[in-house]
Amino acid sequence: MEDRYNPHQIEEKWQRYWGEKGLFKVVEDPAKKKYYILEMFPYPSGKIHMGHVRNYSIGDVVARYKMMQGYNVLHPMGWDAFGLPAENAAIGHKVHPAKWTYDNIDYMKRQLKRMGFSYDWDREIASCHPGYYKWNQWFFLKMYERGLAYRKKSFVNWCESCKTVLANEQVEAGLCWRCGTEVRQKELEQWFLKITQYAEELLKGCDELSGGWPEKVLTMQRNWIGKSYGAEVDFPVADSDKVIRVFTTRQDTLYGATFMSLAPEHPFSKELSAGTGQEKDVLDFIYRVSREDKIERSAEDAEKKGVFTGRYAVNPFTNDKIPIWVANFVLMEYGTGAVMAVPAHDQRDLDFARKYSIPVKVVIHPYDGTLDEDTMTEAYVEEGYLVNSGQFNGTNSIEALDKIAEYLGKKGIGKRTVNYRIRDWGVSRQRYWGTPIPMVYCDECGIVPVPYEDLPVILPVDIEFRGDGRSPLPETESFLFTDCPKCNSRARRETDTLDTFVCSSWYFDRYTCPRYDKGPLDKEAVNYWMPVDQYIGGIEHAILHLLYSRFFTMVLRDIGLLEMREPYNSLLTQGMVIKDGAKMAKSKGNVVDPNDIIDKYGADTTRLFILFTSPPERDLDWSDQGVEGAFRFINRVWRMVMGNLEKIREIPPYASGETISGNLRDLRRKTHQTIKKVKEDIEDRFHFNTAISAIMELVNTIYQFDIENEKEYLALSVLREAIETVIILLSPVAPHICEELWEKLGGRESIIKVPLPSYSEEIIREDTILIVVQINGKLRNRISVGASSSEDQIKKAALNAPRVKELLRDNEIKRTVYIPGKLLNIVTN
RNA sequence: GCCGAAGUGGCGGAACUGGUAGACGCGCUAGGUUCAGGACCUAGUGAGGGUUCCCUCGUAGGGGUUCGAGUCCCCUCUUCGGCACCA
Repeated sequence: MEDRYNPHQIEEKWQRYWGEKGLFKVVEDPAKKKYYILEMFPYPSGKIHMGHVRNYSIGDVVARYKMMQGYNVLHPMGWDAFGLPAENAAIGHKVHPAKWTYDNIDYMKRQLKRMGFSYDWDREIASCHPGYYKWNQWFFLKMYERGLAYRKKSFVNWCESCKTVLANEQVEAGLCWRCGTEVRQKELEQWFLKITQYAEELLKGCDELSGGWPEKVLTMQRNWIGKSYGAEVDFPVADSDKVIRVFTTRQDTLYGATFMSLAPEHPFSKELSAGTGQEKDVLDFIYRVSREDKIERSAEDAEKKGVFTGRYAVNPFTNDKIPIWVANFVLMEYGTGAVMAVPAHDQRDLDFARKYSIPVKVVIHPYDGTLDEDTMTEAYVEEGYLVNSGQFNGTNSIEALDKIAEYLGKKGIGKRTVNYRIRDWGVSRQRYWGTPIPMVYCDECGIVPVPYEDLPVILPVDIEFRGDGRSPLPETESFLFTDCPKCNSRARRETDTLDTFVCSSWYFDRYTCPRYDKGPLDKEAVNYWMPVDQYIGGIEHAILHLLYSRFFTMVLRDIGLLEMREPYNSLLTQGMVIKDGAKMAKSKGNVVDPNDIIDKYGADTTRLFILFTSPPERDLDWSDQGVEGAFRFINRVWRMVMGNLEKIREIPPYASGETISGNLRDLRRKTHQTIKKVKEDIEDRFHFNTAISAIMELVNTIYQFDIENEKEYLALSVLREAIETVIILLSPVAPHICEELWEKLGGRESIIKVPLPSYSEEIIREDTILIVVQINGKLRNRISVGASSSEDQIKKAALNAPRVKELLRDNEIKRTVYIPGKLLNIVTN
């Protein structure tokens, strides 16, 4: 018999067993309660890192725990397989992105299997497979039909040298990350998905998710959606029939608008200045601003700059002529791209007014103190009452918001409105390794969608790669040219590909029916499994992925494919893996390779360490000594079983009936306390660290259990119950060693099939309880009393204790506070 | 600047609704075992005083509520995260 713990032999054995038995394969079973546990699928970058190991270890414990509770558990895994690094590999190492990606998938899959994760690999998906991305295209067409996918011009980061669009993250200090060329803003035609149409529902949904999702994430999403209440107001342009519409949240300050600011991109900026003598200055200004990238332009200390257009608008309330300026800080994308400027009550406007000597007019008066419009340097933004505001003088500024909004409507010069910060989702990418956008451009018919029956538009694989990072698609004639689906004349395909966030917006749905080919989703399967009961992943996706996938879910529901409104019932965002005070990163040289840890200690130790060291939502500080400690504990469990194996192999666990007392009863109590603690820690809080420490305590207690004097059957059965409990409770965390020990104890089938033990409050109850005695809130004594003692009995016992007597002596007892079963506080002053 | 989270031994972290602060683990110390080392087993381990036992202090700092505060309230400091000209 193998006496020493040999993790590699054991782990290989059980991984093979699980695979051969197909233990983690699931099918829909309406008779069973379903549980869908999902971890964010990885990008196949080459190797699994510790962040993955942590994410998937957490998920695996939950999955196995739920399986042992008898749920029908869906626990899938797949690959977020499109993306830029694959293209860089093609350029750098002359490997085709497809080969690079699939090789990485093979390798990483082997790594995940070595960790012993309980995935149903039959449901594996890779988003770069035509069988998957075909449905990205299908959804795109559906959205196009519904007006949810549309094309418009927009400004993007453009690198002239690489001739490509860059994502914001790829612009470093205003320079292209790859070649160092200065990035500039370029206006390009791009495809957008109309997420703004769902802004209100996405926002409302945040309230429903509250409780299941971390508040932090919901707050970030709410801020991102950025709903604000205000009004639209029309300002006529003087000596013209043009009207400038502004959005404001401060219609109460309308009388104080002394100028107007337009975004440089606003069409009126050029138009109004034409022929005014200011034209050249305005054009120069617009050009200069356009050369700055977004990051630079929105930097914290960016100077507020502007130029006068030479024209005036009319304040509809005062009929004053106010100058129209173009200002660099006004954003075309927000509101209407035009702002009424109230310098007395907005800091930006005040800075701007002072710089260009524009008048300041106070219209909100503080309830205490005064403002001097000639000298003030800080805008007054608090509540006050209205002055210089005609019929509204004296009105409280908060009340005025409503009254003025109403008045605007009545006068027909504006209306109450809400505005959202969120913009439509730009999904065009000038890249090769992505989902081709299924659109065709025909000189005769214009933009024509590819018919559904022609999907998928296959991404050509036999292709020549350029060295400069540009997508090869526009130069691949076999792909580029096609026949117009409408008129059959020669047409060009769209050569942009879809943002990879499209893939991750519905992959969880596809896991429920990964090979279904009659449509994107098998309604029966998807509505059996969805929504995801527990989603686990990094906080870095708090906004983009988690918002996009909520949006997709709503659209798919409206198409009729889904029944639920939200994809993830409950979300756990796990912390980062830290070493030496910094996130593990190649550049910091503090990376720990999971392979090395598994080689040295095995998967069970790796999992145990990661789960024991911190609660999941916190950052995890890597410690080599901590791993040693985890390994030591695993060995301790091994020896605990092996050392007692001879004695207890043929003994069944204690089944109540015979009365037990003394250390037998103590051990049994500890066993049941542990079951309760582990159950609560895992089910209520996902605090695996405290659950594991409770199991450690039980192991310590078993080691102290003096078996030499307890040779009789009863003692051994109690010991057997305790040892079985350790193995069963530990098995979701360290499944391999627990399977092995379970088998040695005589288990006939996988421990995953063994139901979790239940506890009895009766057994947990202590015979005697420890009461803390305080005098005036200070701990002075501890007394041990029978568990059924009354308050009076306890009080008497406490007052009779010599120590308490001595301390109290002549002091008068004013009152006592008794917390049942815990504490007695004697108050004397 | 705004919003949010956090701050507990030498270290990672416990303490769930206010009720024994420091569970569990790491590290360290001592004893046992061993030819020795390692491993293992047992015990101790917040600080200071007193050395069966007990006292004082102690959860970033200061105030408050309470019989009682790591936990609740107010102020300050530090760290981390998010947003950052959003009209």
